[in-house]
Amino acid sequence: MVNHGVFDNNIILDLTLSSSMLQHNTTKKPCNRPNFDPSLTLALSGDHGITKKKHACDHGGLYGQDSGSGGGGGSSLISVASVCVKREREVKSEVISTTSEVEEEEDEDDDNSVNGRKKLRLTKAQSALLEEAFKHHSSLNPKQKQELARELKLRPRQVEVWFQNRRARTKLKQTEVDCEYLKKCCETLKEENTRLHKELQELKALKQSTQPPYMQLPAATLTMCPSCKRIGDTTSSANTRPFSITPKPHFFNPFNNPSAAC
DNA sequence: GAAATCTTATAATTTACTTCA
DNA sequence: ATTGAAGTAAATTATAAGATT
Repeated sequence: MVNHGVFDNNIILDLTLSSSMLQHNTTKKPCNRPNFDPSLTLALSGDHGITKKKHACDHGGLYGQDSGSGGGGGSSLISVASVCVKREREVKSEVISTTSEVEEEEDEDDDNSVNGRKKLRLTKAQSALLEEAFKHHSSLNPKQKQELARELKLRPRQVEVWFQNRRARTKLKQTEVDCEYLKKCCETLKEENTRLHKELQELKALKQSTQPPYMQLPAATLTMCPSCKRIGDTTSSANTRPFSITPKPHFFNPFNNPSAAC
């Protein structure tokens, strides 16, 4: 969603994982804990209010040819030779090549449609290298992509997809962390609320028991100045009132109050 | 221990969107 | 202002592999 300026040909990306994560979330919600504002939505879904249309492929589907064009022009790049994957799977289920075979035979960037949707598993070494690269750059510019693909003996598209998925996983993980954090905050608030209710009840009871009977009027109608001890009632003018017990609206905010915040 | 089934992780695809030339 | 290419995020699908029965 956010163009990081990463793919400007003249700019070499050098973002750390954390900073890039923060950056790609800036338009949605902050991830850094100190500025975390729980009043913001978690945006678990529907950030764009997208109602997805799933009619492009009802049974296996039409797969866009891997042209390295990204998703944008998908419909125009649909391969004529595309086939339904499930059927394809049945037909060629016996032709299962190993990862290394796949690596070797898939040097080009295209012609994936003939293979259907075969899923390769990356080797540990490949995954490790990709993870290492991701630590340095959560997005790649075309040059980096090519370089990495060459190094891993993968197609650039595969490297690109890996990074897309990796970013998605990172974000999901962060969302889970945030969710847990909010749950804890909610629990803390509940406890605090219960405690305050209890305290209020006790204070009310104490007040009732310590006041002489003639003073035992509804609390909301009484005002008392703590210094002169004069009692008035709320029906009198506010200006002449020495003191009012009407509480100021105060909302406990655990995110500003470290003692109760989680 | 082998087969069937379930679950999980993740590669790959699709769609909708933004940015920029 | 419009258009198309290129890029991304999000949602989803499909599959490999491990866990369980």
